[in-house]
Amino acid sequence: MSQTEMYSISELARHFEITTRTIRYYEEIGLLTPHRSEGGQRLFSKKEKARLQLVFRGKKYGFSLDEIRDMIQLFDQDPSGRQQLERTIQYGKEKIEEVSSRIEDLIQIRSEMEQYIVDFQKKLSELERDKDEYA
Amino acid sequence: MSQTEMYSISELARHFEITTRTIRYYEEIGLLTPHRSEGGQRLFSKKEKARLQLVFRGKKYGFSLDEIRDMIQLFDQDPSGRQQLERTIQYGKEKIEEVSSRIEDLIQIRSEMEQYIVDFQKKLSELERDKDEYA
DNA sequence: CTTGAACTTGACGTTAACGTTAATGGTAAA
DNA sequence: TTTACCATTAACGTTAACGTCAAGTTCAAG
Repeated sequence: MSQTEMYSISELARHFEITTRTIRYYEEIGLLTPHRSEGGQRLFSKKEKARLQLVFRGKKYGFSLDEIRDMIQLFDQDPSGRQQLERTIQYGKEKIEEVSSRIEDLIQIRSEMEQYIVDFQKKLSELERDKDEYA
Repeated sequence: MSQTEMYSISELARHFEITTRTIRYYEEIGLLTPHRSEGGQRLFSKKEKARLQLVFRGKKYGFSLDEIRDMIQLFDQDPSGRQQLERTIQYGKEKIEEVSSRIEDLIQIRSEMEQYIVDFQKKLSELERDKDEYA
């Protein structure tokens, strides 16, 4: 039991719809640390798969791979010392603040875009009204 | 009156804490279209300044300069024809959906991070408790 | 045991988003 | 008008995040 199923590099690539090159690159810069088979081929555990998932989410929302690595190391190393725990909590709270700030900005952007749409729709309905008056 | 105050390239750069190179680059790729002085030097109006602001907000949240240019052109050209208005509204709604989706994802990320923090804090307080038991 | 697909490590290529430098021209103050 | 600074274009340099290719290795199927 608990044979912790492993994925090959191409299985993982197919699953996330990326190339194997990307995965190797992520290993190069320290985002992943897969195990190896006897022959030296990469074997990815579920944990590595989850990491990769994290990377993609981070990427999609403006974080650089460097920042992502920091955050992954933060939440991945399972700190046990008291000092380490406190530092992690502190750093984590800061990161949460960053994310919150991004959320607020995006909400701001959205509401501005919505205002544009409202204005355009008003213009459009005025056009329709004018057309009717000629009829 | 209404002397529509103008900014030089370095004034603008200082204001946004970027280099003049960046501003010239943004003009190169069509994000800005400043006026020129007699001698050929760039003069930026308030409108251009506002555009730049938009660019930075877009950048900060994962949009490429290409996407940003599309969005700026969209909301900047003040469409007047009925067809054009309808297209703009349609495209705008799509963009709003994209932004909304990003917001939701970020909220998801945040709540996961918060969960980590909660767990770490629990661990920390257990450590404190154990320490007390020894006292 | 062979074959072919999948894998490995280099190493060089590419694109976006600027940085940097050079050679030159414009401008405001003394 | 000269000084000092700010501006211009053109061109080459840089970094992140991969793409692509070559030359060889491992693995699973028959």
